[in-house]
Amino acid sequence: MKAGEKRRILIVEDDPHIAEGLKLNLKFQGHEAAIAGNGTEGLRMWKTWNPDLIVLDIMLPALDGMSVLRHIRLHDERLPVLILSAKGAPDDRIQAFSCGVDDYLAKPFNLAEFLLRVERLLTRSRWNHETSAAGALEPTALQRYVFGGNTLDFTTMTAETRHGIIHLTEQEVKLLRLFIEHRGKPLARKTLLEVGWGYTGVTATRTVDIFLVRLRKYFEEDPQNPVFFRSIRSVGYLFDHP
Amino acid sequence: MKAGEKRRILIVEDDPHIAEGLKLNLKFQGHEAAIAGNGTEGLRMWKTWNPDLIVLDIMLPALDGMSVLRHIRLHDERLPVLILSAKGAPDDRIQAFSCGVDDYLAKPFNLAEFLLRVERLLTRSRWNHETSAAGALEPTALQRYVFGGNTLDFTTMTAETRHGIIHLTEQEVKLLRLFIEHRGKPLARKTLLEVGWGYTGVTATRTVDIFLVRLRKYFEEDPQNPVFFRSIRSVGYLFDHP
DNA sequence: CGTATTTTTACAATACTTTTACAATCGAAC
DNA sequence: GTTCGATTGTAAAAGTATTGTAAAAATACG
Repeated sequence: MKAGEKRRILIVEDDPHIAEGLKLNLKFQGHEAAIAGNGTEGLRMWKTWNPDLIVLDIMLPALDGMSVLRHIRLHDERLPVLILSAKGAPDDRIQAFSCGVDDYLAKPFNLAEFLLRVERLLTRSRWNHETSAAGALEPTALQRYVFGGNTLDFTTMTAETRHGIIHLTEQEVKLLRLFIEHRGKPLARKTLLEVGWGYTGVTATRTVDIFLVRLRKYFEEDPQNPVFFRSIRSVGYLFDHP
Repeated sequence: MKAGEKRRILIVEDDPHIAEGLKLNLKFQGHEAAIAGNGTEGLRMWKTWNPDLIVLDIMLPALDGMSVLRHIRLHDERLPVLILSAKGAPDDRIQAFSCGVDDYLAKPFNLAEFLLRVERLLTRSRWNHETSAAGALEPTALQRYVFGGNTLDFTTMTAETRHGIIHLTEQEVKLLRLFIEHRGKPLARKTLLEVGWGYTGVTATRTVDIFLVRLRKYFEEDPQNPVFFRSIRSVGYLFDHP
């Protein structure tokens, strides 16, 4: 799976053989992975390392997986947890699910299936964060933003670009905010006009385009071949950057 | 299960015995449940009834579960789907997960486990909605699609192919969606024109063919011997891949 | 007023689509 | 096999719609 930025996965598993195998494969998928050899160490690492997902063996020395899970759920209701278990007894599974487990795999399991289940859980949890993150940063909250070699300062309404420091106008700032908020998603001219200008209904104005020309002049290395402010014919404009 | 408002669950299952059993139990949990006896009916009810979760049998008359799933994922990437399957072959499971399934249960399954897994999926999806409630919440259509060595990104209208990253046009995207939706089934030129272009009546235009040439240039290893976009003489074109 | 900013205008440049024209291929009849 | 007709492949030209952009006009603001 691409597009998934690197996520942190904590493997709580006492069999070093299995643990290392999983770690290797998860790293191969582009994630960070760490191993805890028993329950208490698992809890310690959960607190300090702040993982995005936990792969948890049920049978563990020192502190069994179920206890670890219950402890974690006390503090974080949503952290994805995938259980590995040698015995696939229905009762164990049911107990696990009622403790808020996200997935349960009986050993021996198919590696490809394991990896796909992990990706699925990560994707779901990313959806969770992405939406709540958008709500968290109120339109006015953002103060600085950096992309390419450019730095925007919304408090002073200035920008540091390859051409030096420039002063941004009110409308330019509005547009930039809109683009930043929707980074990676194309915005239709109509949307831009409605949200950024308060226009309504049919509009046949080129205002948006003119502003795009300006933004490109400010921030693009080669305004003729824009990288950050791309136009998508018959759709609108798309702002994105690495 | 507490705190769960009533949710709608669509059961797509041809065995009336199993279907009724599940429906009864889900109702007992406080949910609404409806049954579709085959794939096409499942799709119809998905469109009209707007369920919160789908329980999908793989083996179905009329239209198999996998096709139903792929069709749904084209329009709604996030709707929770739980697969039921008689055969638990690893390959089936893996195929299902890469098609975006959320959970996979092999028959015969434990009823309590099934119910708990359902609740888990519903809870997770509720978390999703609760946060996104602030923003616009149309169902999120499929954003990426992978076949052969190619990755399509429908939001940014780009594709990663063996020739690098290319920008897709609106019409190309429309066509690709059509093909993906009907993967494995041949599409007549006429159909393509009507659905993709809105043409009507008799048409003697070669437009479709020209687009096919382009798609092949983009995505085929050897455009002269297409594997993904095959033409079927006197019928039309057929898109398929492993 | 004078200045800064936004919007309109008008035309050029470009991207995309469709047509045209011809070559290649396939399938069936002989 | 060979031949013939219909279908498909494809380059290149022609057509169309969208976008880029300079410069003028309008608007806001002190």
